[in-house]
Amino acid sequence: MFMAHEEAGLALGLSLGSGAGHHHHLLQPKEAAPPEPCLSLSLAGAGTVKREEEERALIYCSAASSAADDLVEGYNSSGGGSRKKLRLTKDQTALLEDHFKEQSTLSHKQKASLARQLSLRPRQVEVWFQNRRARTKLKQTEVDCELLKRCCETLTEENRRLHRELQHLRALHHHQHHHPAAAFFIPSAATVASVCPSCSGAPPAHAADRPATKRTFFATKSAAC
DNA sequence: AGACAGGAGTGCCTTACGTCA
DNA sequence: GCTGACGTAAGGCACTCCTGT
Repeated sequence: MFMAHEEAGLALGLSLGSGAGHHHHLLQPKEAAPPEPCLSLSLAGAGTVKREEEERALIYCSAASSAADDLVEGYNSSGGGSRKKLRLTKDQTALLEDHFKEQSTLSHKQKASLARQLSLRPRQVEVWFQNRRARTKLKQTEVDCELLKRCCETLTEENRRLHRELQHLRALHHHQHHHPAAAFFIPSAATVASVCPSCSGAPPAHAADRPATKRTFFATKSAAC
């Protein structure tokens, strides 16, 4: 990769802007992180659209981040050790929510644009979306859990009922064995269609696509009753 | 003081892409 | 030219910390 860039005579650009960069801020120790000087080493011309967007985002960050930081007052850059927690305004949150409703992930372009509108750093928009996705998923998991619990209760009750019915049938069979003239037992509608429709089918196809990792386990599990 | 909400940091995984043998 | 192994970058997610309410 590096060699390709060198061969093509591409410039090694030092751009300011962690906002659009990855979140591995190895150059920023925890204590020093707050001001986010947007320092990232960027290889210009990686040759993809995404890269171009990244570049634009970096350019935006380099040009406006300091002003944005001032506006946002997210952190005290004086290096006092303790960082100030950013509180998004209602308007900022509303706009973010609006975008999240439409799309839970952002392209670089969208991220940069949204950051500009909100006077935030792209990184902050990115983090907000990450947290939003995580917390939405958590809520959904709780809902699914509740659903599964109820499904389990229903099935347990159904199981009990079927056991009773089985006992009844056995008794009847025993009775018929000794009294052949007895009428045939006609199963009730409930007996015929007593299987939970969600449980009767095969597991979802995607479940077998790959081994259930820690991450996919819950998603796979909650997909079916 | 403790619970909670939510912004942010970090490590790992996956994917895409380029290079090389 | 094709292919598989390998390296790197980037994005997402899970987990966690920490601060303000």
